[in-house]
Amino acid sequence: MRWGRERLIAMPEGHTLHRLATELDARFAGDIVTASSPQGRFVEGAALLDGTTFEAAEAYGKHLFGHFDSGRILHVHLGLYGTFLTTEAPPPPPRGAVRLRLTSRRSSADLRGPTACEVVTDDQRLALLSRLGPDPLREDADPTRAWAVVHRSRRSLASLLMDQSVVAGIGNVYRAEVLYRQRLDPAAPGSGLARGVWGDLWTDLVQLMHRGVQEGHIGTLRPQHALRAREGQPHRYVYRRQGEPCLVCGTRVRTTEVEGRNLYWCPGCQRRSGRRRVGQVDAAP
DNA sequence: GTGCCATGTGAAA
DNA sequence: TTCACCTGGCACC
Repeated sequence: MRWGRERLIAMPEGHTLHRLATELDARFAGDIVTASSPQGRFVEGAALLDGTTFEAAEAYGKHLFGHFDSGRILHVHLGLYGTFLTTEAPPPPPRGAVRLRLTSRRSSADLRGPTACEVVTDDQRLALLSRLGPDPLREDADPTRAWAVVHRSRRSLASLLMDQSVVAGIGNVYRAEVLYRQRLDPAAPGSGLARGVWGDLWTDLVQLMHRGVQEGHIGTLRPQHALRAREGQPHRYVYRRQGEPCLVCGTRVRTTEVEGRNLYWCPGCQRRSGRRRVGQVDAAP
């Protein structure tokens, strides 16, 4: 990946955080940084990091960790509004509510609007990670850990996929899009899912989210459908397309509120309960 | 220019 | 269950 001179990283689902970790590594790893909190809400934390060497960034789900040679760890969660704006050094005077500014001899990064920005110990980091399910973007992810929860649960697939303790890093966009791509009924219970269907869903998530990291945005259309997307529209099947015709079957895309969030789905295409794979024939009784 | 909605989470009530 | 976080994009005037 190549980084431009100035880069805004927002839209925080898991792919965003992994992309951010890669960029922070490229810009800061091995360098002494100055840390400050122009906004004033992270003055003490910034003082703990100031003047130490940034060793490596790590993403897990929607969480970002910055490891420093002092052993201190910066934990950031962007939440809904959080952004990182990175530039080459020296940075311009801070604009807006900059919670944290990191500057090295090469680069600078401004963090705004995060849900979490704190300095933690490794024990605290591990405690946090222990509450997360496997992250499809990590090599060490174990999808059977998620399956163990899903196949015993009566909760809907839509609800399970948004639960960070089941799968880490999925947000409302990936949830809607992967359920669509697998033609799964969002209301179907986890307990009805066949192991092979879960495997297919997981494989699709891994591929989609890697694509998101590479491209820097969430695009989910298969090549054969990409030409049907309206010009200038994001390349997605259902997310934020309510009322518009499905690109595949023409049925109007619907929204349903699930736990306070809008779920986007196509009633025409998404009819599978997931009891068996697409095309798989019922076994003889 | 104004106002609304949104990718998420956790604290307060 | 509701609100705070406090930003960016976009529709609308």
